[in-house]
Amino acid sequence: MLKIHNTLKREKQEFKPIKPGQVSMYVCGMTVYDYCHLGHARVMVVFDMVYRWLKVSGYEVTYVRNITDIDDKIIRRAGENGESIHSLTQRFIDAMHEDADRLGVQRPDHEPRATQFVPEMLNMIERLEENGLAYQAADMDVNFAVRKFPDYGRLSGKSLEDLRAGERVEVDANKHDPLDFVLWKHARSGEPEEVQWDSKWGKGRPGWHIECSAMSSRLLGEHFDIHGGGADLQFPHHENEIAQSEGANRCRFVNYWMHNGFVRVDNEKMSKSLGNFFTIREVLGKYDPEVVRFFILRAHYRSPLNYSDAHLDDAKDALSRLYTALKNCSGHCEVDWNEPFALRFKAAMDDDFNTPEAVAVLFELANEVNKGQAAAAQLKALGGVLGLLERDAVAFLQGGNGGAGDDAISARIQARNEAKKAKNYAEADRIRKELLDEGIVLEDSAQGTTWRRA
RNA sequence: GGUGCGUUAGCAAAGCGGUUAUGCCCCGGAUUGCAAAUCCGGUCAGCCCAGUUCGACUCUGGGACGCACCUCCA
Repeated sequence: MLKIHNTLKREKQEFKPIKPGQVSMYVCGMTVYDYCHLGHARVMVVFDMVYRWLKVSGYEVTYVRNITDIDDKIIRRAGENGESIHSLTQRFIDAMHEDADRLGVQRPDHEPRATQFVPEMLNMIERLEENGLAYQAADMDVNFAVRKFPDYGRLSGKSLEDLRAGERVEVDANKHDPLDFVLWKHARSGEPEEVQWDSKWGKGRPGWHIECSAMSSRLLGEHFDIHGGGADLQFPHHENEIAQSEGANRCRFVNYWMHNGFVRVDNEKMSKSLGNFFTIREVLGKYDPEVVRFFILRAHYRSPLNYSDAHLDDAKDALSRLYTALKNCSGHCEVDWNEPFALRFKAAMDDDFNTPEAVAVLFELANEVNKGQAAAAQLKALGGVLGLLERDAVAFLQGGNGGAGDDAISARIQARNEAKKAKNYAEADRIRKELLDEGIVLEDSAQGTTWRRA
């Protein structure tokens, strides 16, 4: 039985879906004004793993991951580029899909864009106003009145007093409370037509938080099972989502909140503002996408994950061990869930998606394979549950970063084999050394000589 | 200042009140023409201080250090 760590309670809880056999899941996705970095890769891979495991567990899952395609940074970037909002966001949505595909991330069932749900957002703001939770300020912005929502702070475990003590909240004379947040941003002079929508409060555009409330309730219902995202979204974004959704719909919003840990660089959070980020495509220029995926999944999703080339190298060597065990295994394989390793794998995954433990089972299985061979199909099948080990093993091992072409390698292997046959070991070793210097490792076996990239 | 999380062997990273985590690296052996891969074995842990317990890496309390959130951020 699946247990999920619920941020709301800060403990693992048995997962019980609202509708038996069905799971509704919403994950906060990207603001598309730039390429995705490794932090984004982690959210995508982690919740892809969750999505896959729920499906393997027999649930019918509806997975929604939104796209924020309207916000201050997008408007600014488009202005800098002299490009339309739509052209900018479309470019980076395409790039995001490219990155996600390479990482083996399955497409969510819905990827709603904020700009396509403005009427739903306006409707929700109107209901908040009716419920006394929203007000239009002197500057014409429509704000959420945090003081009117008694549960505010429940998710992040903060009280309004704690939050104010931080003194980091900007004082805005237009707001009833400094923590009130914008639902509808009144059009500023100089902003392009493209970012203005009509509303009963005047022309303007939605605040950041309202899109997730409006789109989730439209696509999944007012009350759904799982809501996920990066740990940095816990406050204020998810806190505000709860306030908006429960304030407008007058019912429980989400049962299970999941937050993944950060990717770090030199022990510091990787982020745009710190400028210490690596884009996914940058990293994929140096490492195989599956190595990156493996790197993410070998750590628990809630733990911090330090990025460095040394760690990626380590991940590559480890993944190679698994693929080496699968050299003679090809085709699609089905998991035998009655077998002991699979049961341990399942127990690990059911324990709050403990992928490090599940991966450890994979390695133990690889050891069995290397001793016998019978377990190969099971290893491949279980890897597949995590979106790993699905490629041809030899292709993976020979993948690498280019270098000598396959034909040239085969020719030299043949020359070496002839030298070996003639007992000219000096020549044979010379060829081996020559290939090794190019990053090609030769492996002799009873079945002949094979090669892989170091 | 407030709040939360973390500190495991050379590196990475899990579970668990008493029994080998796992991977990479390293050492020895087997295997090999030599290698590589693989197998077998080995070295190397639990920030500090108290407490609970027959027994704690695992529970409790205190301390130190690190990270994060309180502003946009996955």
